[in-house]
Amino acid sequence: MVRKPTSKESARKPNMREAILAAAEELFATNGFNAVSVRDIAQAAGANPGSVTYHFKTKDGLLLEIYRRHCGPMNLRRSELLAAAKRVRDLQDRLEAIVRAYVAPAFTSGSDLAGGGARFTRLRAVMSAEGNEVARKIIAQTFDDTSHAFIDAIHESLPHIPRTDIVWRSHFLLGALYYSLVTPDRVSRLSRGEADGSDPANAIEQLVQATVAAFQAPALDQAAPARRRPVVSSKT
Amino acid sequence: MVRKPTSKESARKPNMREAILAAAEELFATNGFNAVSVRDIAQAAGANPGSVTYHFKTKDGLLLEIYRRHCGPMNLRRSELLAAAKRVRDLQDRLEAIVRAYVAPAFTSGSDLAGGGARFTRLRAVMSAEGNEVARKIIAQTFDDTSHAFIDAIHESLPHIPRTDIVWRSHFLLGALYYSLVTPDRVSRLSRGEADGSDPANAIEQLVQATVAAFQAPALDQAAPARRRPVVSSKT
DNA sequence: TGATCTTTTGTACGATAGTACAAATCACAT
DNA sequence: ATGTGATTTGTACTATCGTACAAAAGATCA
Repeated sequence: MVRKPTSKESARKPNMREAILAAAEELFATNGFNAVSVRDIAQAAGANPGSVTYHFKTKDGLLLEIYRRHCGPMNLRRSELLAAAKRVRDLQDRLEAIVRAYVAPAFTSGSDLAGGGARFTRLRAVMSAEGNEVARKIIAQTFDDTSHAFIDAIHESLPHIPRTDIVWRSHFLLGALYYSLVTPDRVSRLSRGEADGSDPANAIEQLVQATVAAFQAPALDQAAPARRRPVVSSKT
Repeated sequence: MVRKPTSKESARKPNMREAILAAAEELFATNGFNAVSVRDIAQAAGANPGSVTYHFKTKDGLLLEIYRRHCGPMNLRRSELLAAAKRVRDLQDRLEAIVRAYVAPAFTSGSDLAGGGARFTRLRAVMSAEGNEVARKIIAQTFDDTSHAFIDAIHESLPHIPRTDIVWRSHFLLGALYYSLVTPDRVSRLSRGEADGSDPANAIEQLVQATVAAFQAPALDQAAPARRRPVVSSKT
């Protein structure tokens, strides 16, 4: 006989609610929100369509619960890693540590709730591209604090760079991170098989290396372009 | 009186086919493929749903035509800009010119067919995030050649960096570029209004500056992945 | 066991999706 | 002006969507 769960938590299958959440997360992350039907999710989870309604009321509610489930642990983990990174003495090393603290959790595999995980990160990438309203709201509420914390930390290790530039560059970092998770095969294809875009460790190292250099780039001189412009112009 | 079109090309409205294409491009780029219905497109174009079927047969066919219409002129323009950039003598300046040639056309406004335009670039970003099959096929066919040309050119101006690293970094560039077009408001928000994420010129300069530095970062040492401390020799 | 609550199932409903197609309308050559 | 081919309209068909809801099934405890 199997172990009995507590009186308040029992179901016919081990945990149908979890199965539905996992299936939905996977399907949303790979196909987007609108391309996936409630029936698709139910089938992938081995459940009945009505069961989804029972647990999450609406399709939006299901997406909302996916976010709720991840955001807390993920931001906590990121804060811990950021705090540790900020304790690094050398400014140079500290910057790399901060960037790594930002990047690494996004690539953790499987159902790692604390790290956020590649699947959930990819989900966020897709939702942001689709302009999903549910996602947009919860993102602005939940992630901006953490983003500001990272931006501030990076700014402290690069005091001579204007905050505006730091914001832009961390924006680029997130875009690069998202894109790496969305189309990893493109890297493999363009490198003619020499690089594996699906290897997280590889992606992390490449991303950290490139991003640290980007942050360290000279400040953009808003007033006057210091270096002479290249001959190429985009307009006629 | 207005100019008469040739006998084979006439319609009640100036050019309904074009209006439908433009409306579809706009709607797809902002909401994704699946969230937009043929009726939405028809309404936005001031046309009848049946008219969409008449001109493009299916919804997929409409998307395909949007791509077909842009790809040719866009790749041509990019090739020209790349050729011009490659003529820059100084390696440092050449790298920046190449990156600019890659970035600038993606931000051109309005219905600029040759440049590709921000709208079409954003469309590609969203389609890639959604994993759209029609887009995936045509992208691999049409864009990889140009991508390789740019990668090769960058590689030539940075001979000491392995090609693999160049591929990764140009992948990050595209991700950053896409993301900047998808959620420009995030930059404004995070910079507390100090930066305008929607200003193309601003985005281009920031992206070029950051990306050039990223390309110039030291090569990733494959043998010893965990380097103790980062080296800052990327810039002079 | 039987009462009670939770969960799952099965099904149905209205809305909307993509698409097909005949009729209406237009531009233009004759 | 009229016939002809291209285009637009209006509408209808079928499939599938999200969701609701009653009944069935399981779990829990007196």
